[in-house]
Amino acid sequence: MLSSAHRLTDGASFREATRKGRRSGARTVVVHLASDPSLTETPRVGFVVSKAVGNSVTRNRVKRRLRHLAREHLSSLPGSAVLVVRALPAAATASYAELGADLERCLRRVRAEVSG
RNA sequence: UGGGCUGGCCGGGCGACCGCGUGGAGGCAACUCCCCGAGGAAGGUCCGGGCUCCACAGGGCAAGGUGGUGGGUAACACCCACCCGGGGUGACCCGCGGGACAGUGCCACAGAGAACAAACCGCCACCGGGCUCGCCCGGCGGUAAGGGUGAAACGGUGGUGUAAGAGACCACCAGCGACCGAGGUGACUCGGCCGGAUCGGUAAACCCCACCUGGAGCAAGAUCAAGAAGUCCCGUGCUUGCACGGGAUGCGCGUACGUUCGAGGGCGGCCCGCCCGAGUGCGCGGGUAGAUCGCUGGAGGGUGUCGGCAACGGCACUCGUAGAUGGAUGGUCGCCACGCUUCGGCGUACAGAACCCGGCCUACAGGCCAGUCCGUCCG
Repeated sequence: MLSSAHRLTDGASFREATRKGRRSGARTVVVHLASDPSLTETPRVGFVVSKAVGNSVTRNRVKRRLRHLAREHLSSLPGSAVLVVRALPAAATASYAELGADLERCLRRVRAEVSG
């Protein structure tokens, strides 16, 4: 689980990241990674889980699993990073391990693009 | 022991590790430790309240809601008891339970006929014809007893009566209405007596009657902080469209109406009336919602006792139980329970608080308990 300092909470940052960030998709998630030079202390992560994923119980479970998984990747992100993880409908039925694999694959790709 | 009916309850358990949020303690701080942390429906947002702000000058007309009676409650469209009607052998269940002589509308299909009833078959009299002398055919009438249709055909049984029949008349029954008596707080029930032959259903069609109803909602609302571009007005200065100072407004553009000949707003919607009044309505495009409080102790839960058929209420003792705001309440693993299984495993219903309560409605794998009815077996 992520602590509050690592959470993305304002709408403007969400828009910035999804419009300008590097994007990579998998079966269950789409990842947007942007960089905000004004805030460099710690990477921040936000999640978008729409109603297409399922009812509120399902959406909550997906969001919690993603938040938990994202925690393990914080150390590999720069302090200025703004990460938005969007869940796709397939995420509702995916297992924790599948979600983790998809997230890791996507993150590896966008990190490579940003640094390279 | 089988099948039902009613009411209530649970809705995975235990443990380990890693996390998240509120609160508390310690610490200069990083941080550490402790407590607590989703539901019976948290859901739909359909009713009723609390709370907050606004309004409170009335009258009329609309609009919406409720609809047997009595009680419960803060209140209700909820709950309890009872009454009436209907269903069931029974426990029990069901009814959107005011009015169809105030008026208007509608009544499909079938059927001859569906609302000031109706002659298709049948029955009967009369007239004419035929004739195997018992009827047959045609015409004109009478007839609602019988058949058939329908959800529904203008009471039922028996008699008098008649050509055949008919509430045409009579008795009883059913139903309707008036009165009287008894019981009940009441809806209503029971009994008596009289009356007139006794004109359907639908009000979840309009409608009529009685009663009830201010508006908006926690993004309510309060406090604090920050910020102020642009536009307009006034004054001063000069380089005549800029600077400075003061005031007003608080996104821009277009359009319409208006300032004592009153736009617009408030008094629930409209009209009258009253009050406030200088800007306001509409369209297009765009922007914003930081912190703290509100925020959880409340019509609160449990036990006992008393009153009450009950819903519920009184008293006493006792318990302490989420408070987020891109939104915590989780993730992984082990053992057990249950259900599938191709014996590898897989799954564990419906579903996630958002100001708080009381209800209603809807969803729900599986399981438990109590009462009660009918049947069967034994005694």
